[in-house]
Amino acid sequence: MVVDQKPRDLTDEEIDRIFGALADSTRRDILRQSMLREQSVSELAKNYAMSFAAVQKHVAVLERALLVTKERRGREQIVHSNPAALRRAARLLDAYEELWRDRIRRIEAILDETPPRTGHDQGT
Amino acid sequence: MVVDQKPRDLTDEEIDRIFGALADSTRRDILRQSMLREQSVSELAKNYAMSFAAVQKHVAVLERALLVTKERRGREQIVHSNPAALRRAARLLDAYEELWRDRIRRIEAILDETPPRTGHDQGT
DNA sequence: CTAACATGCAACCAAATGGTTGTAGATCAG
DNA sequence: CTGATCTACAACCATTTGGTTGCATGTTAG
Repeated sequence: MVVDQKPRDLTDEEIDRIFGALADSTRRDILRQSMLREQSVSELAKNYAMSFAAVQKHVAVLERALLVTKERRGREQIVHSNPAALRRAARLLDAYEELWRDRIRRIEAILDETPPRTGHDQGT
Repeated sequence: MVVDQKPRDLTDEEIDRIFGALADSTRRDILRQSMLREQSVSELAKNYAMSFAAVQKHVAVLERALLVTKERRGREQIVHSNPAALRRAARLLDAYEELWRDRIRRIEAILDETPPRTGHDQGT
C-alpha cells in the first residue's frame, strides 16, 4: 500500500505556509469546498464576491502550502484537497499542547517529592 | 469546577488571528517556550536575534490570538500560555478532515448501491 | 535619591498580502 | 473557423506585517 507512510518532519517554512494559508477565511472556505467535492477553480470562484484572479491566487496559496493539489482536466483545473497535510497540522498543534502537559507533570513531580530536610549544610 | 466548559464557536476573525499568529516561526517558538516555562517578555526576548520591541510585538500578536495571556508581576510581564486556545485550533483542523471523511463515506455509499440495470433506454 | 531594568508606544521603513484590471493562450461547442 | 470558457500571468495599488530606533514611564536595587 501507499498509505500509512511516516512523513518527514515539516520545515519551518512549510509550517509557515500551512498556517499562513489557513489564516484567511476565504481560503478556509475554498479548502472546505474542495473537501466536500472536487471542483474546478472557476466553479469554486463562483462562490465568492471577488474576481476569478483573486480566487486563483487563493488556490495558489493553498497549493504552495500543499493543502490542495491541482489536476488538469481538459481546459479546467480540478482542485483536490489533501487531508494528510491538514492532519499533520493538527498533530503539530497537539504536540504543543503536549509540551504544556509535560510541564504540568514536572510540576506535579516536584510537589510530590516529600521534602526530607531543608538543606542546612555547613558551608565551608 | 471551572474546567470542561464548552466554548462558543470561534468567529472567522478569531480563527484568522489564531492561524495568523501560528504562521511565524519566532512566534511558534515563543509559544513553545512559554508552554515549557512561564517567562517574562524580556527573558523570552533574550532567545532571539531581534530587538526587544520586535519580540514584544510578537507576544502581542499571540495575545490578540488568545494563545497567551500576560500577567504583570512587579516591573515584569509574565507570559502564560493558553493550551485551551491551541486545542480549539487543533479540533478545528480535525473538523475539516472530518468533512473529507464524510465525502468518502458518501462515495462509498453510492458504490455500494448495486446498480440494478445499465440504463439502456430507447432514445426517441 | 539614583541608576538600572522592563515595558509601552510612536514613527518609520521594506517587503509581503490581498485585491484589482488587462492581456494572452488553450480548449471546447457549434 | 469562430466564439465562449477556463486558466495563467503581469502590472498596479492599498493595507498589513515584521522589523527598526527613540523616548517615556513605572519599578526595583543600592
